[in-house]
Amino acid sequence: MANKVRRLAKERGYAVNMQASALRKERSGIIGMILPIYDNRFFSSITQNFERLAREMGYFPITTCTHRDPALELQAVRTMLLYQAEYIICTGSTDPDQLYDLCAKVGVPTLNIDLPGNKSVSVISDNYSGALQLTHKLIDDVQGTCRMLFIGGQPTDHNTKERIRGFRQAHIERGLPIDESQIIPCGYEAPKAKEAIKALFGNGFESYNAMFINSTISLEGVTQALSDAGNLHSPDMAVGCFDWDPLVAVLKPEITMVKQDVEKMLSELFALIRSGTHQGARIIQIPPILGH
Amino acid sequence: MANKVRRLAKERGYAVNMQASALRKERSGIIGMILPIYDNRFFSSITQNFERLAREMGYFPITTCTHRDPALELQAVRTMLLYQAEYIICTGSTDPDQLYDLCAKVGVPTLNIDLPGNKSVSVISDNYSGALQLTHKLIDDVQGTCRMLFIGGQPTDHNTKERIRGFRQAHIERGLPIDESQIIPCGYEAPKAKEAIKALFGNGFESYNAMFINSTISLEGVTQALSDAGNLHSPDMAVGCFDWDPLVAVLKPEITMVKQDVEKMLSELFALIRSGTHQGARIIQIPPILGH
DNA sequence: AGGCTATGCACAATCGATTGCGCTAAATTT
DNA sequence: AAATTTAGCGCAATCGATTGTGCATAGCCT
Repeated sequence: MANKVRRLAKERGYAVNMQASALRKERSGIIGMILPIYDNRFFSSITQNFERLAREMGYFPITTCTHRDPALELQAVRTMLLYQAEYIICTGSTDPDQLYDLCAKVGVPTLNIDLPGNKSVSVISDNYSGALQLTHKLIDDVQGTCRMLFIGGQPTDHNTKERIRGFRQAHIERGLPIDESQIIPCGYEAPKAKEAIKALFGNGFESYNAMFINSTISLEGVTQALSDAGNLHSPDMAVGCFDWDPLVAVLKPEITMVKQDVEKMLSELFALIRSGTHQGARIIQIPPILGH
Repeated sequence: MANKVRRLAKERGYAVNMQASALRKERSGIIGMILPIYDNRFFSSITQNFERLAREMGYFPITTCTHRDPALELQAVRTMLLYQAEYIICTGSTDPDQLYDLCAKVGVPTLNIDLPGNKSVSVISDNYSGALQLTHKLIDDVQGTCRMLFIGGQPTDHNTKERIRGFRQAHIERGLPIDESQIIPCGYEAPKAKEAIKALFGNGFESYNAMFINSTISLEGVTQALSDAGNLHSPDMAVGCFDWDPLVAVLKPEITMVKQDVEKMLSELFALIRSGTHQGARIIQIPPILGH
């Protein structure tokens, strides 16, 4: 009888009103994610995988970009909670612990991805090992003694700190000296990287023969600076980027890229949700892939 | 008194339950958008602008990617309707009219962007003029007589047809002959463009000195094919791309790109919503920008 | 002061789906 | 055949916010 009604309803195009259903069941079926921006291959790939996996679990995925702005992040999460989101995923968040507090108050679990927090589980890349490998690769690529610049990234964020640690460690392992002026975590945005490089022209830039660029966004700025200066091609410069973009990979194969394993990061995240083992702060590291 | 209660509620962290509010008000505040993929600068930029403008209007934006699959598009729109979305924006949809029908049944307006439909208002690029300009530019760039390949895109979709029309018209205006083998709308995906180019090797490819590539996704495939063949650099080949990517712009400035004016497209779309003049099928064309 | 309007506010009804109670009829047991 | 269990199903209550009705009090006018 119930099935008969269901069948007829379907035939005649009736469907449940999810607002009413959610209200009564106290389950919205919504899973929310915030992320810094969409307009970047790493984050857009995260979004795409998030949607796919959420839908496979029967959830309704909702994403919002918050431009690395702590106030916007809070605002966005608050709005998702108004819609009774059942989980909140914080991607590359500037302050995951604050978001945890907000959600914990109403009993909604948070999970971090890309940048870790101290209060809930975090799935991130193994930035240290990735940076260690990339730095070794660049040292190998250079003729003679390597002098490498590290550019881009937020000096306060965990990922950048870990990558700098890997960068340093590779230098130590190869017996290369390092001085502080080599490391310029000027922020992620392209204009900042551009300015930082321009400031080095005639001021030490010429002494470098390798660059460790902390993201494709920063790569954009660096390339603009070089292009403006006219010396777009310095074929003797070994260039590496801790990030991946398929167009860069095919157009500039000489740039070594580190591809974060987005698929594995997200399947790990959803495994935690599925198994209900997302409680308790800890960090799960996924090795990135040193690309061609 | 009412304000006193509101203030106290805010202070003590109470907030409305949007499910209940939506149920009673019969207004969810949700505006939904579907799009083919996130993982592309054009679409991710659309998403980002959509979110910004929706939020400015006080709506809660929801986006979902549907991989150019008509069944998935229907499914996604149906789900958004369950959540009582008030508007549905169809981006680059394979069958916008079918989606219109679905939404019209429950009184929800649809608006198209990127690819037009016949049943509701569509905001798209002026593909014909853009292609005309790009083709002229490439003919100018070539030494001697131009023989140009058109590659990528869906032969059935409006944008590709219009771009081919512009491509043809430019040839006519310059007195250049054209034959059908020059035009290969093999689909958007990179592997398809790659295969199409590979099939031309030793089979006519060598006679071309210009390429009109229909998207950055196809550009990826074309570049892979050239790279696999070892002749990555043919500096005498004039290359244009009807699409824009900032990394390509800085890394390969010799590639002429057409940047669709995403900001204007979306502000136009939201102007239609705001003014309530979104009824009635018509096409609004926004000129793209011929970049460096 | 009596009659009038204006204001404030409590209360019940409503949105649509879901839940569980309780009644009736059917099925099973002794 | 009577007693008991089981199944089927109608019905009222509920989720939380919002709406409009209606009553009571305050303020105003002659």
